[in-house]
Order: sequence, then structure tokens, then C-alpha cells
Amino acid sequence: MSRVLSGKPYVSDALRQRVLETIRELDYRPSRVARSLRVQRSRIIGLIISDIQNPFFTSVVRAVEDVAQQRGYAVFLCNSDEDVDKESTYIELMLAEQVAGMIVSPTASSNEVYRRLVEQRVPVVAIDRRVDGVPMDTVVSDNVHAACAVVSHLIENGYRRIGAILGVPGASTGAERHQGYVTALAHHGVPLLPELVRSGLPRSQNGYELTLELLAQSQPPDAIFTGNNLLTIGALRAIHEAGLGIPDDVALAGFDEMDWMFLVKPALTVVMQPAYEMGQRAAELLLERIVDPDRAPQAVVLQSTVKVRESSRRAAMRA
Amino acid sequence: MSRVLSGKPYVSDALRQRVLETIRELDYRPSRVARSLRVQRSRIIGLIISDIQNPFFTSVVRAVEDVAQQRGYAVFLCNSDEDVDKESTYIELMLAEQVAGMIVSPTASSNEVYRRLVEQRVPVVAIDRRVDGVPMDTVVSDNVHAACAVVSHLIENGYRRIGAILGVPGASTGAERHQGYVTALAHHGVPLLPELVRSGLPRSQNGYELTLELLAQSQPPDAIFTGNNLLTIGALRAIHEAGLGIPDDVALAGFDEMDWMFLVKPALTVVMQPAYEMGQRAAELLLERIVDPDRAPQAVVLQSTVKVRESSRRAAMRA
DNA sequence: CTGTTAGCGCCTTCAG
DNA sequence: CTGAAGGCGCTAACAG
Repeated sequence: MSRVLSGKPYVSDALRQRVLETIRELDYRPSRVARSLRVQRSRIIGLIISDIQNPFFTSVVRAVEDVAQQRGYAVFLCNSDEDVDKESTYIELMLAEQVAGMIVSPTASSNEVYRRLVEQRVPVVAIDRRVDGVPMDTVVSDNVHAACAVVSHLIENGYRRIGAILGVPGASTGAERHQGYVTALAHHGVPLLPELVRSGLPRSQNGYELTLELLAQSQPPDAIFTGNNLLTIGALRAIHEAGLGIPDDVALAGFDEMDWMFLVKPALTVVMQPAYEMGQRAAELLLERIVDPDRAPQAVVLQSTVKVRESSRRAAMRA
Repeated sequence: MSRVLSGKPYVSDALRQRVLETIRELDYRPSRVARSLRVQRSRIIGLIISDIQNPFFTSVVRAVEDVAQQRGYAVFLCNSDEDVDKESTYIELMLAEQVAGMIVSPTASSNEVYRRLVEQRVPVVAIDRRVDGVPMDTVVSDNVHAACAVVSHLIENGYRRIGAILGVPGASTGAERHQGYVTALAHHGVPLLPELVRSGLPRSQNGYELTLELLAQSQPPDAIFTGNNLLTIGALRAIHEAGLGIPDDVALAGFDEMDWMFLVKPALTVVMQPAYEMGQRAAELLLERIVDPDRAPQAVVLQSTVKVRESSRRAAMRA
């Protein structure tokens, strides 16, 4: 019976038929649980993302699912909600469920859990964010470069008081995008104004509040760079509510997965991360590592797309 | 040992301490797989949604996760991608994984799989969409009424050629929202123009294409009702790209989970479903049914929020 | 209170 | 090629 199901050879056709028929009659379905217990490994990939409401991650999910399904794996998805404790709890849970491996977008760039996973040869891939000091498979995008390109474009269009709203620097994405911003300013000889830089957890509500803070200053910025999808949508809302026009009163440029900014046409420049490709690459890396747990760790850096809109009237005037 | 872990009584404190210490020393972690095999049931809730990229469902996911976590359950999420076969496959998978129960947003309103689940006493709750002819727990929103309210508001603001872009009628949401649209027209004595009604899978690309179709007609609509989040965003994009103003060239009203329409201020009216509450209720119903598999099925209908913006100049003129 | 044991359903191995 | 048996890690039941 077992041999028939697992497609093993050495079974006569007659017996095979008989077994197949009985299976149908009894509406028998194999227990994956028992199988997992026996082989000490399931056909499940764990995917732990830090915010299921962020379209970047939903694209990642779709990609991982597509690759996994194609290779006969199911995906077990958890949402750590930018909470390190939840993240660790879910990792434990995945372990207890005997997942074949996991893909995680780490909430913080240092977390001892990952060292243990790697040492215990648990297949694991970090996506979107790096983990410091642990040699593991990683898929990220070119954050420094993309942020630098966007901010440079603002500068080249005549903006000088450029505010920044970034994710918390605990995650590598926040730190790297901040670095890109600083680099762009330095490169063009534009002074860095610390009072125009804010950071918070990457949620649209924070983007909204931090933008209002910037706009309320006695000398508000003439442009704002947003270092994350959700911060962007929050900033957009704040600027609209403040009754300001984009880009004439204040320009806006930054990360945008859903093309929100181009939809409402206020942005000079947006960055789109290759979310789907990142998810695919992560899933592929994971499957490779499941096959060969001792392969050397790989770090994949994918390129973001920087979309530039023709400059606005005001931008043209300034230039 | 087992008794200590499961918090059973009848264990001396001395022994309990000794066991606890040994557990720590060995870094022992119980296998949920073995446990599931033994008790023939896991502490996992299966959640099968039809589109992970739809913000409505991501809210549902968050809600289900929150309730589940609070009650000691983990959530196993799958994305059926509006594909009946994927949906059935995932249901089988959940069964094979011995989930404690599942919450599903059914892709089609008739699917024999659900009858079997209910007959076999598998705890299952339908969310967002109804399944015909199977007595099961269901959580939906007041689609007919909400759609009717939105369309009525358009009519009361002077619009007469009101187009509609709806999800496929196979899902109960599409059918019910269509009915709300028809009811509103009839109630106000406005003729139903079949050439202004379109439907497709609820994806933004479809909203985009169907809107362009409506706008390309020799007598285009003066307002469009969109029966789904993603269709709304697609319609918004199409209207923008066509260079038309909202609501002066064409008004837009419909379902919108993310407040996109109010963000860009073109909408007269939007409907927001109580996504989070729906998820909560579904999770609660499921947990109740897990406890008592023989309880009578409940159908919960939650109320949507209809947000009305002050009418635009043109709307005021018309009225 | 504590120690032992059977068996959940599967896969692998070994014997026929 | 086919049948039988052991054991994955756990819990429930039973015996001390």
C-alpha cells in the first residue's frame, strides 16, 4: 500500500490497481502529520513576514507561494507585526511543526535566534532585511543606491530643504535608506538638517504623524523623502489634509509599491522594490538549502526600479 | 514529565522542579507534530482567503491571527487566488494537516466540498461570501444594503447614467452588490442600462480595463459604481489616465477598504466593510464550533460603513 | 502521586 | 515482488 502511494517500483500492476481502488472506496487520505513524524520533516515552508498589510510583503507571499506550490510544498504564513517577540515565538512554532525550512523578514538586525538556527542546520533565508553577524542566505534590494537616486533627483530639481521619514534604524532597510539619503545630500553639497529627519515603525499612521511634525516646523521642508511604502501613503494623506499641493508646496518622493504616488500624480520619483522577484529568489534559495544544508550562504541583492516623472512646472522653474 | 508539561495536577513540587530543569538543560522542545498525531487534532486554525493582495483580506488575517493567538492557536494561511481548484486543494491539505478548524472565503457560492466538511463535523466558517445550500457558520456584510445606499446617493446627486463594475456573480458578494445596484435604480425610477454593467474577477487590472470599456462607449456613463476594493483602485487609475476629472467628468463611488478614494478626494461615497470585525467574529464562531461541533450553524451579517463626502460643485448644481 | 505502556499513521527495513 | 514489524514523540490509561 505504502509503496503504491509513494510511487515506488516493485509492485505488480494487479496489486497496484487493487490498492488504488480500495483507496478510492474508503475515501482514504494520507495523514501528513504522521508522515512528518516519521520522516522528521514536513513539506511545509514557513514564511514569517513583518507586516501583512504592507503590499511589499503580500507580493512576497504570492511569489513564495507560487514557487512552493510548483515544487510540492505548502506555505505556512505568520505575521510578526514588527514585534521581535512574536517573531521568535513563531520561529519556535515553525520548528515544532517540523517545517522543511523558513523564510523570515527579520524585525531587528540582531537576533540570536538566527545564529542558533544556522548552527542547527535549519534551512532559513532572510528576506528584505539583513541579520548582522550570522552567515545565512539573504535576499535584499539595493536600498542605499535607490534611496540615493531618489533624493538626488529631488536635489537636481532644485529642492534643498529635504525632509526624510524613515523606518526605524533597527531594521537594516531603515538604516540603509537613511544612508542613501545622507550620501545624496553630501554628494551634492546640500547640508544635512537633523531637524528634518524622523523615523518610526513603518506604518501609514506613523508616516502621517511624522509628516505633520515636519510640516509644522517654523521652516518646513520643501520636499520629503519617504523610506517605506506605508510611510509614503501616510505622508500623502498628511500633505493632502494640510491642504498643500504636491509638488508645488512640498514635493514628495520615496518608496511606493502600489504606484499610489503616480496614481495621484504628485510624485517626482518613486522607488519600487522587486518584491515578487525577491520572494522567488528567497524561495529558490531555501529549496536549494533544504537539498544541501551545507552549501555556502549566499547574499542576493536585487535592483529596485526608480521611476521618474517629467518634472513639474515649479521644478522646471527652479532648475 | 508529560504531566509537568501539560500542567496536570498530581505531581510533587520536587519532581516538577527536577523535570523543568532537565528540560532547560536539554533545550527540549515538544514536537507538535507528534502531539497532533496522538490527539488527532492540532492547535492550528486554517485560513484560506481568496486574494492576499486585497486589503480587505489582510485585515481579516490580522483579526483572525489576533483572536487565535490569544486563545493559543496558530494560523496556517493559504491564498486560493480566486481559483476553485486551489481552494479545494488547500482544504484537503488543511484536513491532512489535522487543523482544528478552518475559515474560508469561498471562491464560488456552490462547492460540494463544504457539504462534506460539514457532514464530517469538520469545524468550518465561511467569511465574506456565502455558500449556497450548506448549513454552516457564515460571516458576511450587508452587501445589498450598502451597494444600494451608495448608488442611491449617486442618484440623489443627480447622476442618471450610472455604470457598474462588479466582481463575478459566482461569488455571493458580486451577486449581492449587483442586486443592491439594481434595487437602487428601480427604487428611484432610473432605467437600468445593461450596456453600462460589467463584471470580472476582482483585481485592479480588471477594474482598469472594464472602466476603459465603459468610458469608450458612445454614450459613456456620468458615474461609476465599483463593487469591490480592487476594482475601485483600477477604475480610479483608468479615469485618471483618461484625463477625466472626478466627479465633474465622471463620478465614482463604491467599495474601498483603504480610503484611497477619500485620499485623492474624488469620491462622493465609499463603502468600507468591517473587515477586522468580520475576521474576529469568524474566529470566535470557529472556536465555539471546535468546542461544540453540534451547535446550530449561525449566520452573522455585519454592517458596512457608508462614508459620504460633501457633494461637489457639479453635484450641487445638478441637485 | 509516579512509572510504564499502548498506539496515533506512516515509512523503512528486513524477511519471505 | 509482497507481508510484517519497528519506531518517530507524544498522551492517555493503567498499574503500582
